[in-house]
Amino acid sequence: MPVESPRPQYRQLADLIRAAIEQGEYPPGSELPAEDQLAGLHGVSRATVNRAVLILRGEGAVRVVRGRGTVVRELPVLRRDGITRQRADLREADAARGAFQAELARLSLTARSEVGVAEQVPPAGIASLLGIEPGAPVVTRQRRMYGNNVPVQLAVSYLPHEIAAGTRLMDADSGPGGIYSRLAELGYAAAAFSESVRIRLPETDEAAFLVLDAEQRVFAIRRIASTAAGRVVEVNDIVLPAHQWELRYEWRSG
Amino acid sequence: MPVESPRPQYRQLADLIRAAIEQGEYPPGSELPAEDQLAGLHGVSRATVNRAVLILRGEGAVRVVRGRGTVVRELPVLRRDGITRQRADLREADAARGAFQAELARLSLTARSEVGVAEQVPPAGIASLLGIEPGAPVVTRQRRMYGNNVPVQLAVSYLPHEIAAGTRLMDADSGPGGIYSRLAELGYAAAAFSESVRIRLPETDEAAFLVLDAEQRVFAIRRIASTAAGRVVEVNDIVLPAHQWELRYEWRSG
DNA sequence: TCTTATTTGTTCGTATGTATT
DNA sequence: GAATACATACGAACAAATAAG
Repeated sequence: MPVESPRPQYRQLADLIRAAIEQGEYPPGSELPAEDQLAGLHGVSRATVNRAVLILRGEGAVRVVRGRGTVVRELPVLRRDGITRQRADLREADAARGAFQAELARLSLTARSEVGVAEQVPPAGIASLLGIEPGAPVVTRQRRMYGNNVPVQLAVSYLPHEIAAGTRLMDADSGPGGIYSRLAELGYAAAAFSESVRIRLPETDEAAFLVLDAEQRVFAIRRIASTAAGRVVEVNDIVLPAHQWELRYEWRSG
Repeated sequence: MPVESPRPQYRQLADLIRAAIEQGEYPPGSELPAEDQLAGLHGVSRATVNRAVLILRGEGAVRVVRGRGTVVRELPVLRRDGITRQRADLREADAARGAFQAELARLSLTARSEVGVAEQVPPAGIASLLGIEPGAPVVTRQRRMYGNNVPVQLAVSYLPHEIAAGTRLMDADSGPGGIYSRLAELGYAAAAFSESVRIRLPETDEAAFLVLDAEQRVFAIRRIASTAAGRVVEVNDIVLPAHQWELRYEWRSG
Protein backbone atom coordinates (compact mmCIF):
# COMPACT_ATOMS: atom_id res chain seq x y z
CA MET A 1 0.00 0.00 0.00
CA PRO A 2 1.82 3.09 -1.21
CA VAL A 3 1.82 6.29 0.78
CA GLU A 4 -0.14 8.28 -1.73
CA SER A 5 -2.32 10.41 0.50
CA PRO A 6 -1.78 12.30 3.73
CA ARG A 7 -4.06 9.77 5.38
CA PRO A 8 -1.80 7.45 7.37
CA GLN A 9 -1.47 3.84 6.29
CA TYR A 10 -2.94 2.40 9.45
CA ARG A 11 -6.02 4.51 8.93
CA GLN A 12 -6.32 3.58 5.26
CA LEU A 13 -5.99 -0.05 6.21
CA ALA A 14 -8.69 0.31 8.85
CA ASP A 15 -10.94 1.84 6.18
CA LEU A 16 -10.22 -1.07 3.85
CA ILE A 17 -11.00 -3.72 6.43
CA ARG A 18 -14.11 -1.89 7.60
CA ALA A 19 -15.35 -1.71 4.03
CA ALA A 20 -14.61 -5.39 3.51
CA ILE A 21 -16.67 -6.21 6.59
CA GLU A 22 -19.55 -4.09 5.38
CA GLN A 23 -19.34 -5.69 1.94
CA GLY A 24 -19.82 -9.05 3.58
CA GLU A 25 -16.33 -10.30 2.80
CA TYR A 26 -15.90 -10.98 6.50
CA PRO A 27 -19.40 -11.76 7.77
CA PRO A 28 -20.47 -11.34 11.41
CA GLY A 29 -18.87 -13.92 13.63
CA SER A 30 -16.13 -14.82 11.15
CA GLU A 31 -12.44 -14.26 11.69
CA LEU A 32 -10.15 -11.82 9.97
CA PRO A 33 -6.87 -13.17 8.58
CA ALA A 34 -4.05 -13.14 11.14
CA GLU A 35 -2.10 -9.92 11.49
CA ASP A 36 0.95 -11.40 9.78
CA GLN A 37 -1.15 -12.32 6.78
CA LEU A 38 -2.86 -8.95 6.60
CA ALA A 39 0.57 -7.35 6.80
CA GLY A 40 1.82 -9.43 3.88
CA LEU A 41 -1.37 -8.91 1.93
CA HIS A 42 -1.18 -5.14 2.13
CA GLY A 43 2.55 -4.76 2.18
CA VAL A 44 2.88 -3.13 5.61
CA SER A 45 4.43 -4.15 8.90
CA ARG A 46 2.50 -6.00 11.51
CA ALA A 47 2.71 -2.96 13.80
CA THR A 48 0.68 -1.05 11.25
CA VAL A 49 -1.89 -3.80 10.99
CA ASN A 50 -2.11 -3.91 14.76
CA ARG A 51 -2.81 -0.22 14.90
CA ALA A 52 -5.47 -0.48 12.20
CA VAL A 53 -7.20 -3.25 14.11
CA LEU A 54 -7.02 -1.08 17.21
CA ILE A 55 -9.26 1.44 15.47
CA LEU A 56 -11.78 -1.18 14.47
CA ARG A 57 -11.82 -2.49 18.03
CA GLY A 58 -12.49 0.97 19.32
CA GLU A 59 -15.45 1.23 17.00
CA GLY A 60 -16.72 -2.13 18.16
CA ALA A 61 -16.51 -3.53 14.64
CA VAL A 62 -14.32 -6.42 15.71
CA ARG A 63 -13.38 -8.21 18.89
CA VAL A 64 -9.99 -9.74 19.47
CA VAL A 65 -9.21 -12.93 21.31
CA ARG A 66 -5.56 -13.24 22.06
CA GLY A 67 -4.15 -16.50 20.82
CA ARG A 68 -7.10 -17.07 18.57
CA GLY A 69 -7.72 -14.20 16.27
CA THR A 70 -9.90 -11.26 15.40
CA VAL A 71 -13.63 -11.80 15.17
CA VAL A 72 -16.23 -9.65 13.43
CA ARG A 73 -19.01 -8.37 15.70
CA GLU A 74 -22.20 -10.39 15.60
CA LEU A 75 -24.91 -8.34 17.27
CA PRO A 76 -26.78 -5.47 15.59
CA VAL A 77 -27.13 -2.11 17.30
CA LEU A 78 -29.69 -2.19 20.08
CA ARG A 79 -32.09 0.58 20.94
CA ARG A 80 -32.93 1.69 24.44
CA ASP A 81 -35.95 3.87 24.99
CA GLY A 82 -35.32 6.04 28.01
CA ILE A 83 -38.77 7.38 28.66
CA THR A 84 -41.32 4.92 27.38
CA ARG A 85 -39.69 2.13 29.32
CA GLN A 86 -40.95 3.68 32.56
CA ARG A 87 -44.59 3.89 31.57
CA ALA A 88 -46.71 1.79 33.88
CA ASP A 89 -49.20 0.75 31.21
CA LEU A 90 -46.49 -0.62 28.95
CA ARG A 91 -44.59 -2.12 31.86
CA GLU A 92 -47.51 -4.17 33.00
CA ALA A 93 -48.76 -4.99 29.53
CA ASP A 94 -46.21 -7.70 29.05
CA ALA A 95 -46.10 -8.80 32.62
CA ALA A 96 -42.84 -10.15 33.90
CA ARG A 97 -40.96 -9.51 30.68
CA GLY A 98 -39.84 -5.94 31.14
CA ALA A 99 -38.44 -3.22 28.95
CA PHE A 100 -35.14 -4.91 28.25
CA GLN A 101 -36.76 -8.05 26.91
CA ALA A 102 -39.06 -5.95 24.74
CA GLU A 103 -36.11 -4.02 23.34
CA LEU A 104 -34.36 -7.19 22.27
CA ALA A 105 -37.50 -8.90 21.05
CA ARG A 106 -37.93 -6.12 18.50
CA LEU A 107 -34.72 -7.37 16.90
CA SER A 108 -35.56 -11.06 17.31
CA LEU A 109 -32.86 -11.53 19.91
CA THR A 110 -33.14 -13.61 23.04
CA ALA A 111 -32.86 -11.66 26.27
CA ARG A 112 -31.52 -13.04 29.50
CA SER A 113 -30.59 -11.36 32.74
CA GLU A 114 -29.09 -12.29 36.06
CA VAL A 115 -30.13 -10.44 39.19
CA GLY A 116 -28.22 -10.19 42.44
CA VAL A 117 -29.72 -8.51 45.51
CA ALA A 118 -27.65 -7.34 48.47
CA GLU A 119 -27.57 -4.95 51.39
CA GLN A 120 -24.51 -2.75 51.12
CA VAL A 121 -23.04 0.59 52.01
CA PRO A 122 -23.24 2.63 48.82
CA PRO A 123 -20.65 5.07 47.43
CA ALA A 124 -20.85 8.52 49.00
CA GLY A 125 -22.41 10.11 45.92
CA ILE A 126 -25.28 7.66 45.98
CA ALA A 127 -25.90 8.09 49.71
CA SER A 128 -26.08 11.81 49.25
CA LEU A 129 -28.59 11.51 46.42
CA LEU A 130 -30.76 9.16 48.45
CA GLY A 131 -30.56 11.50 51.44
CA ILE A 132 -28.99 8.83 53.61
CA GLU A 133 -26.32 8.95 56.30
CA PRO A 134 -22.84 8.13 54.95
CA GLY A 135 -22.05 4.57 55.97
CA ALA A 136 -25.67 3.46 56.21
CA PRO A 137 -26.61 0.47 54.08
CA VAL A 138 -29.01 0.41 51.14
CA VAL A 139 -30.55 -2.37 49.12
CA THR A 140 -28.76 -2.94 45.83
CA ARG A 141 -30.07 -4.82 42.86
CA GLN A 142 -27.41 -5.69 40.33
CA ARG A 143 -28.42 -6.84 36.87
CA ARG A 144 -26.26 -8.37 34.17
CA MET A 145 -28.01 -8.54 30.86
CA TYR A 146 -27.37 -10.57 27.73
CA GLY A 147 -28.64 -10.53 24.17
CA ASN A 148 -28.25 -13.84 22.39
CA ASN A 149 -26.04 -14.73 25.36
CA VAL A 150 -23.65 -11.87 24.62
CA PRO A 151 -23.30 -9.43 27.56
CA VAL A 152 -24.81 -6.09 26.59
CA GLN A 153 -25.69 -4.23 29.77
CA LEU A 154 -24.81 -3.81 33.43
CA ALA A 155 -26.98 -1.99 35.94
CA VAL A 156 -26.91 -1.39 39.67
CA SER A 157 -29.99 -0.06 41.38
CA TYR A 158 -29.79 1.55 44.81
CA LEU A 159 -32.93 1.58 46.98
CA PRO A 160 -33.35 3.13 50.43
CA HIS A 161 -33.09 0.45 53.09
CA GLU A 162 -36.01 1.94 54.97
CA ILE A 163 -38.27 1.41 51.97
CA ALA A 164 -36.99 -1.80 50.46
CA ALA A 165 -35.83 -3.97 53.35
CA GLY A 166 -38.01 -7.00 53.92
CA THR A 167 -40.22 -6.34 50.91
CA ARG A 168 -40.50 -8.02 47.58
CA LEU A 169 -37.93 -5.49 46.35
CA MET A 170 -35.37 -7.87 47.78
CA ASP A 171 -36.55 -10.83 45.73
CA ALA A 172 -34.49 -11.59 42.67
CA ASP A 173 -37.74 -11.67 40.73
CA SER A 174 -39.46 -8.43 41.60
CA GLY A 175 -42.74 -9.50 39.98
CA PRO A 176 -45.05 -8.08 37.34
CA GLY A 177 -44.29 -4.50 36.37
CA GLY A 178 -40.89 -4.62 38.02
CA ILE A 179 -39.62 -2.56 40.90
CA TYR A 180 -41.61 0.56 40.01
CA SER A 181 -44.83 -1.33 40.49
CA ARG A 182 -43.58 -2.59 43.85
CA LEU A 183 -42.50 0.89 44.91
CA ALA A 184 -45.97 2.17 44.02
CA GLU A 185 -47.61 -0.52 46.14
CA LEU A 186 -45.45 0.53 49.05
CA GLY A 187 -46.64 4.11 48.71
CA TYR A 188 -43.56 5.41 46.95
CA ALA A 189 -44.74 5.70 43.37
CA ALA A 190 -42.05 7.19 41.17
CA ALA A 191 -43.38 10.35 39.55
CA ALA A 192 -40.29 12.12 38.24
CA PHE A 193 -37.26 10.77 36.46
CA SER A 194 -33.97 12.14 35.32
CA GLU A 195 -31.27 10.50 33.26
CA SER A 196 -27.80 11.86 32.77
CA VAL A 197 -25.70 10.38 30.00
CA ARG A 198 -21.93 10.42 29.93
CA ILE A 199 -19.29 8.71 27.81
CA ARG A 200 -16.24 7.23 29.46
CA LEU A 201 -13.75 4.39 29.32
CA PRO A 202 -14.90 1.19 30.99
CA GLU A 203 -13.67 0.20 34.44
CA THR A 204 -11.74 -3.05 34.47
CA ASP A 205 -14.62 -5.06 35.92
CA GLU A 206 -17.03 -3.58 33.40
CA ALA A 207 -14.63 -4.32 30.57
CA ALA A 208 -14.34 -7.89 31.80
CA PHE A 209 -18.06 -8.56 31.92
CA LEU A 210 -18.98 -6.69 28.76
CA VAL A 211 -15.96 -8.12 26.91
CA LEU A 212 -14.70 -4.69 26.00
CA ASP A 213 -11.30 -3.51 24.91
CA ALA A 214 -9.79 -0.87 27.10
CA GLU A 215 -10.13 1.65 24.25
CA GLN A 216 -13.84 1.20 23.78
CA ARG A 217 -16.33 3.57 25.33
CA VAL A 218 -19.38 2.99 27.45
CA PHE A 219 -22.51 4.99 28.01
CA ALA A 220 -22.73 5.67 31.74
CA ILE A 221 -26.33 6.52 32.49
CA ARG A 222 -27.52 7.55 35.93
CA ARG A 223 -31.25 7.45 36.34
CA ILE A 224 -32.84 9.01 39.41
CA ALA A 225 -36.45 8.30 40.29
CA SER A 226 -38.38 10.48 42.74
CA THR A 227 -41.86 10.54 44.19
CA ALA A 228 -44.27 13.38 43.56
CA ALA A 229 -43.16 14.77 46.91
CA GLY A 230 -39.59 14.89 45.66
CA ARG A 231 -38.18 11.99 47.62
CA VAL A 232 -35.53 10.03 45.72
CA VAL A 233 -36.55 6.39 45.79
CA GLU A 234 -34.07 4.87 43.38
CA VAL A 235 -30.70 5.62 41.83
CA ASN A 236 -29.80 3.37 38.95
CA ASP A 237 -26.35 3.29 37.36
CA ILE A 238 -26.43 1.74 33.93
CA VAL A 239 -23.44 0.85 31.79
CA LEU A 240 -23.78 0.09 28.09
CA PRO A 241 -21.13 -0.50 25.43
CA ALA A 242 -21.42 2.71 23.44
CA HIS A 243 -21.03 1.12 20.02
CA GLN A 244 -23.74 -1.39 20.78
CA TRP A 245 -26.59 0.96 21.66
CA GLU A 246 -28.68 3.80 20.43
CA LEU A 247 -30.44 5.81 23.12
CA ARG A 248 -33.89 7.10 22.40
CA TYR A 249 -35.92 9.74 24.19
CA GLU A 250 -39.41 10.74 23.13
CA TRP A 251 -41.71 13.26 24.74
CA ARG A 252 -44.54 15.65 24.09
CA SER A 253 -44.18 19.33 24.55
CA GLY A 254 -45.81 21.00 27.53
CA MET B 1 9.13 2.25 35.61
CA PRO B 2 9.41 -1.49 36.31
CA VAL B 3 6.90 -3.95 34.90
CA GLU B 4 5.48 -4.96 38.22
CA SER B 5 1.84 -5.43 37.35
CA PRO B 6 -0.04 -6.87 34.42
CA ARG B 7 -1.21 -3.34 33.64
CA PRO B 8 0.84 -2.22 30.66
CA GLN B 9 3.32 0.58 31.07
CA TYR B 10 1.61 2.90 28.62
CA ARG B 11 -1.56 2.58 30.65
CA GLN B 12 0.21 3.13 33.96
CA LEU B 13 1.86 6.19 32.51
CA ALA B 14 -1.47 7.52 31.30
CA ASP B 15 -2.83 7.04 34.82
CA LEU B 16 0.14 8.92 36.26
CA ILE B 17 -0.24 11.88 33.93
CA ARG B 18 -4.00 11.97 34.40
CA ALA B 19 -3.52 12.04 38.15
CA ALA B 20 -0.92 14.80 37.83
CA ILE B 21 -3.39 16.85 35.82
CA GLU B 22 -6.12 16.32 38.39
CA GLN B 23 -3.72 17.21 41.17
CA GLY B 24 -3.11 20.53 39.48
CA GLU B 25 0.48 19.80 38.58
CA TYR B 26 -0.42 20.56 34.98
CA PRO B 27 -3.23 23.13 35.19
CA PRO B 28 -5.79 23.67 32.40
CA GLY B 29 -4.23 25.34 29.40
CA SER B 30 -0.66 24.50 30.38
CA GLU B 31 1.66 22.24 28.43
CA LEU B 32 2.92 18.82 29.35
CA PRO B 33 6.67 18.18 29.07
CA ALA B 34 7.75 17.02 25.62
CA GLU B 35 7.48 13.30 24.90
CA ASP B 36 11.26 12.91 24.97
CA GLN B 37 11.38 14.42 28.42
CA LEU B 38 8.50 12.34 29.72
CA ALA B 39 10.24 9.26 28.33
CA GLY B 40 13.43 10.11 30.15
CA LEU B 41 11.57 11.05 33.32
CA HIS B 42 9.76 7.74 33.54
CA GLY B 43 12.40 5.54 31.97
CA VAL B 44 10.39 4.38 28.98
CA SER B 45 10.68 4.80 25.25
CA ARG B 46 9.03 7.65 23.44
CA ALA B 47 6.72 5.20 21.68
CA THR B 48 5.31 4.27 25.06
CA VAL B 49 4.81 7.90 26.04
CA ASN B 50 3.11 8.53 22.72
CA ARG B 51 0.71 5.70 23.34
CA ALA B 52 -0.05 6.94 26.85
CA VAL B 53 -0.82 10.40 25.48
CA LEU B 54 -3.05 8.75 22.89
CA ILE B 55 -5.26 7.52 25.72
CA LEU B 56 -5.48 10.95 27.31
CA ARG B 57 -6.35 12.46 23.95
CA GLY B 58 -9.10 9.95 23.51
CA GLU B 59 -10.51 10.95 26.87
CA GLY B 60 -10.30 14.58 25.91
CA ALA B 61 -7.98 15.30 28.82
CA VAL B 62 -5.35 16.84 26.57
CA ARG B 63 -5.10 18.29 23.10
CA VAL B 64 -2.00 17.93 20.96
CA VAL B 65 -0.55 20.38 18.48
CA ARG B 66 2.18 18.90 16.36
CA GLY B 67 5.32 20.94 16.46
CA ARG B 68 4.24 22.69 19.59
CA GLY B 69 3.29 20.34 22.34
CA THR B 70 0.53 18.81 24.40
CA VAL B 71 -1.94 21.10 26.11
CA VAL B 72 -4.23 20.32 29.03
CA ARG B 73 -7.93 20.82 28.29
CA GLU B 74 -9.33 24.14 29.45
CA LEU B 75 -13.11 23.83 29.39
CA PRO B 76 -15.15 22.02 32.04
CA VAL B 77 -17.78 19.47 31.10
CA LEU B 78 -20.92 21.11 29.73
CA ARG B 79 -24.45 19.95 30.37
CA ARG B 80 -27.16 19.80 27.75
CA ASP B 81 -30.73 19.43 28.84
CA GLY B 82 -32.62 17.60 26.12
CA ILE B 83 -36.17 18.19 27.23
CA THR B 84 -36.37 21.39 29.21
CA ARG B 85 -34.63 23.26 26.43
CA GLN B 86 -37.75 22.92 24.31
CA ARG B 87 -40.18 24.35 26.81
CA ALA B 88 -41.82 27.44 25.43
CA ASP B 89 -42.02 29.25 28.75
CA LEU B 90 -38.31 28.89 29.40
CA ARG B 91 -37.42 29.65 25.80
CA GLU B 92 -39.17 32.94 25.82
CA ALA B 93 -38.17 33.86 29.34
CA ASP B 94 -34.73 34.90 28.29
CA ALA B 95 -35.77 36.18 24.94
CA ALA B 96 -33.20 35.95 22.19
CA ARG B 97 -30.63 34.16 24.29
CA GLY B 98 -31.68 30.57 23.88
CA ALA B 99 -30.94 27.28 25.56
CA PHE B 100 -27.32 27.07 24.51
CA GLN B 101 -26.46 30.41 26.05
CA ALA B 102 -28.25 29.45 29.23
CA GLU B 103 -26.32 26.19 29.43
CA LEU B 104 -23.00 27.97 29.22
CA ALA B 105 -24.02 30.84 31.46
CA ARG B 106 -24.54 28.31 34.28
CA LEU B 107 -20.80 27.68 34.13
CA SER B 108 -19.86 31.33 33.68
CA LEU B 109 -18.74 30.75 30.11
CA THR B 110 -19.34 33.04 27.19
CA ALA B 111 -21.49 31.62 24.44
CA ARG B 112 -21.24 32.54 20.79
CA SER B 113 -22.76 30.99 17.72
CA GLU B 114 -22.64 31.48 13.98
CA VAL B 115 -25.68 30.73 11.87
CA GLY B 116 -25.79 29.99 8.15
CA VAL B 117 -29.08 29.61 6.30
CA ALA B 118 -29.38 27.95 2.89
CA GLU B 119 -31.77 26.17 0.54
CA GLN B 120 -30.38 22.77 -0.29
CA VAL B 121 -31.26 19.25 -1.33
CA PRO B 122 -30.98 17.21 1.87
CA PRO B 123 -29.59 13.67 2.27
CA ALA B 124 -32.09 10.97 1.37
CA GLY B 125 -32.68 9.97 4.99
CA ILE B 126 -33.70 13.48 5.92
CA ALA B 127 -36.02 13.86 2.92
CA SER B 128 -37.74 10.64 3.85
CA LEU B 129 -38.25 11.79 7.45
CA LEU B 130 -39.68 15.11 6.30
CA GLY B 131 -41.95 13.32 3.83
CA ILE B 132 -40.44 15.15 0.89
CA GLU B 133 -39.65 14.06 -2.66
CA PRO B 134 -36.04 12.97 -3.10
CA GLY B 135 -34.18 15.78 -4.78
CA ALA B 136 -36.49 18.52 -3.54
CA PRO B 137 -34.82 21.32 -1.59
CA VAL B 138 -35.31 22.18 2.05
CA VAL B 139 -34.27 25.09 4.21
CA THR B 140 -31.18 24.35 6.28
CA ARG B 141 -29.97 26.26 9.27
CA GLN B 142 -26.42 25.44 10.24
CA ARG B 143 -25.11 26.51 13.63
CA ARG B 144 -21.54 26.48 14.90
CA MET B 145 -21.32 27.09 18.61
CA TYR B 146 -18.50 28.17 20.85
CA GLY B 147 -17.91 28.32 24.58
CA ASN B 148 -15.24 30.79 25.60
CA ASN B 149 -14.43 30.86 21.88
CA VAL B 150 -13.67 27.15 21.83
CA PRO B 151 -15.88 25.21 19.36
CA VAL B 152 -18.19 22.90 21.30
CA GLN B 153 -21.15 22.08 19.10
CA LEU B 154 -22.30 21.73 15.49
CA ALA B 155 -25.93 21.51 14.41
CA VAL B 156 -27.80 21.39 11.14
CA SER B 157 -31.54 21.92 11.14
CA TYR B 158 -33.67 20.83 8.17
CA LEU B 159 -37.03 22.55 7.64
CA PRO B 160 -39.62 21.82 4.93
CA HIS B 161 -39.29 24.32 2.13
CA GLU B 162 -43.05 24.67 1.93
CA ILE B 163 -43.20 25.86 5.53
CA ALA B 164 -40.02 27.86 5.91
CA ALA B 165 -39.36 29.53 2.56
CA GLY B 166 -39.83 33.26 2.63
CA THR B 167 -40.47 33.38 6.37
CA ARG B 168 -38.42 34.58 9.24
CA LEU B 169 -37.14 31.03 9.53
CA MET B 170 -34.69 32.04 6.84
CA ASP B 171 -33.25 34.92 8.81
CA ALA B 172 -29.97 34.24 10.55
CA ASP B 173 -31.55 35.65 13.69
CA SER B 174 -34.78 33.74 14.08
CA GLY B 175 -36.04 36.08 16.79
CA PRO B 176 -37.30 35.64 20.37
CA GLY B 177 -38.03 32.07 21.34
CA GLY B 178 -36.12 30.71 18.36
CA ILE B 179 -37.43 28.65 15.48
CA TYR B 180 -40.03 26.81 17.53
CA SER B 181 -41.78 30.07 18.30
CA ARG B 182 -41.72 30.95 14.58
CA LEU B 183 -43.04 27.52 13.61
CA ALA B 184 -45.89 27.97 16.09
CA GLU B 185 -46.76 31.36 14.59
CA LEU B 186 -46.91 29.74 11.16
CA GLY B 187 -49.40 27.16 12.42
CA TYR B 188 -46.91 24.35 12.81
CA ALA B 189 -46.37 24.25 16.54
CA ALA B 190 -44.07 21.39 17.51
CA ALA B 191 -45.89 19.11 19.92
CA ALA B 192 -43.82 15.93 19.95
CA PHE B 193 -40.07 15.43 20.02
CA SER B 194 -37.74 12.52 19.76
CA GLU B 195 -34.01 12.41 20.21
CA SER B 196 -31.82 9.51 19.29
CA VAL B 197 -28.29 9.45 20.66
CA ARG B 198 -25.42 7.56 19.07
CA ILE B 199 -21.68 7.54 19.58
CA ARG B 200 -19.36 7.56 16.60
CA LEU B 201 -16.04 8.81 15.29
CA PRO B 202 -16.11 12.35 13.95
CA GLU B 203 -16.23 13.01 10.21
CA THR B 204 -13.21 14.88 8.94
CA ASP B 205 -15.05 18.20 8.66
CA GLU B 206 -16.49 17.78 12.15
CA ALA B 207 -13.06 16.91 13.52
CA ALA B 208 -11.66 20.01 11.86
CA PHE B 209 -14.21 22.39 13.30
CA LEU B 210 -14.44 20.85 16.74
CA VAL B 211 -10.64 20.41 16.90
CA LEU B 212 -10.92 16.71 17.61
CA ASP B 213 -8.44 13.91 17.27
CA ALA B 214 -9.49 11.11 14.99
CA GLU B 215 -9.76 8.81 18.00
CA GLN B 216 -12.15 10.96 19.94
CA ARG B 217 -15.85 10.28 19.89
CA VAL B 218 -18.82 12.50 19.27
CA PHE B 219 -22.40 12.34 20.37
CA ALA B 220 -24.54 12.31 17.23
CA ILE B 221 -28.01 13.40 18.25
CA ARG B 222 -30.91 13.46 15.83
CA ARG B 223 -33.89 15.41 17.09
CA ILE B 224 -37.19 15.17 15.26
CA ALA B 225 -39.98 17.65 15.97
CA SER B 226 -43.57 16.96 14.91
CA THR B 227 -46.87 18.75 15.15
CA ALA B 228 -49.80 17.37 17.12
CA ALA B 229 -51.10 16.01 13.82
CA GLY B 230 -47.89 14.05 13.39
CA ARG B 231 -46.29 16.10 10.66
CA VAL B 232 -42.52 16.32 10.94
CA VAL B 233 -41.56 19.98 10.89
CA GLU B 234 -37.88 19.83 11.75
CA VAL B 235 -35.01 17.39 11.74
CA ASN B 236 -31.98 18.57 13.65
CA ASP B 237 -28.62 16.78 13.53
CA ILE B 238 -26.43 17.76 16.43
CA VAL B 239 -22.78 16.84 16.92
CA LEU B 240 -21.05 17.22 20.27
CA PRO B 241 -17.57 16.13 21.41
CA ALA B 242 -18.47 13.25 23.69
CA HIS B 243 -15.92 14.04 26.37
CA GLN B 244 -17.11 17.62 26.58
CA TRP B 245 -20.77 17.07 27.34
CA GLU B 246 -23.18 15.46 29.72
CA LEU B 247 -26.66 14.86 28.32
CA ARG B 248 -29.59 15.31 30.62
CA TYR B 249 -33.19 14.23 30.25
CA GLU B 250 -35.86 14.90 32.85
CA TRP B 251 -39.51 14.00 32.72
CA ARG B 252 -42.51 13.21 34.84
CA SER B 253 -44.24 9.89 34.71
CA GLY B 254 -47.58 9.63 32.97
C1' DT C 1 11.32 34.86 3.29
C1' DC C 2 14.30 31.38 4.51
C1' DT C 3 16.52 28.48 7.97
C1' DT C 4 16.83 25.93 11.93
C1' DA C 5 15.42 23.83 16.19
C1' DT C 6 11.67 21.69 18.51
C1' DT C 7 7.95 18.58 18.91
C1' DT C 8 4.75 15.26 17.59
C1' DG C 9 3.22 11.63 13.82
C1' DT C 10 4.15 7.51 11.54
C1' DT C 11 6.46 3.40 10.32
C1' DC C 12 9.68 -0.29 10.54
C1' DG C 13 12.33 -4.20 12.46
C1' DT C 14 13.07 -6.80 16.29
C1' DA C 15 12.36 -8.97 20.61
C1' DT C 16 9.82 -10.78 24.33
C1' DG C 17 5.55 -11.84 26.94
C1' DT C 18 1.04 -14.15 27.31
C1' DA C 19 -3.12 -16.53 26.14
C1' DT C 20 -5.24 -20.07 23.30
C1' DT C 21 -5.38 -24.19 20.74
C1' DG D 1 4.97 -29.20 25.40
C1' DA D 2 4.62 -26.95 20.91
C1' DA D 3 2.58 -23.97 17.62
C1' DT D 4 -0.16 -19.99 16.81
C1' DA D 5 -1.59 -15.26 17.38
C1' DC D 6 -2.01 -11.08 19.62
C1' DA D 7 0.21 -7.51 23.25
C1' DT D 8 3.78 -4.76 24.58
C1' DA D 9 8.08 -2.45 24.31
C1' DC D 10 12.39 -0.55 22.46
C1' DG D 11 15.25 1.95 19.27
C1' DA D 12 15.71 4.24 15.13
C1' DA D 13 14.48 6.91 11.30
C1' DC D 14 12.08 10.18 8.61
C1' DA D 15 7.92 13.26 7.88
C1' DA D 16 5.27 17.23 9.05
C1' DA D 17 3.81 21.15 11.70
C1' DT D 18 5.16 24.96 14.54
C1' DA D 19 7.94 28.52 16.41
C1' DA D 20 11.92 31.39 16.73
C1' DG D 21 15.49 33.78 14.59
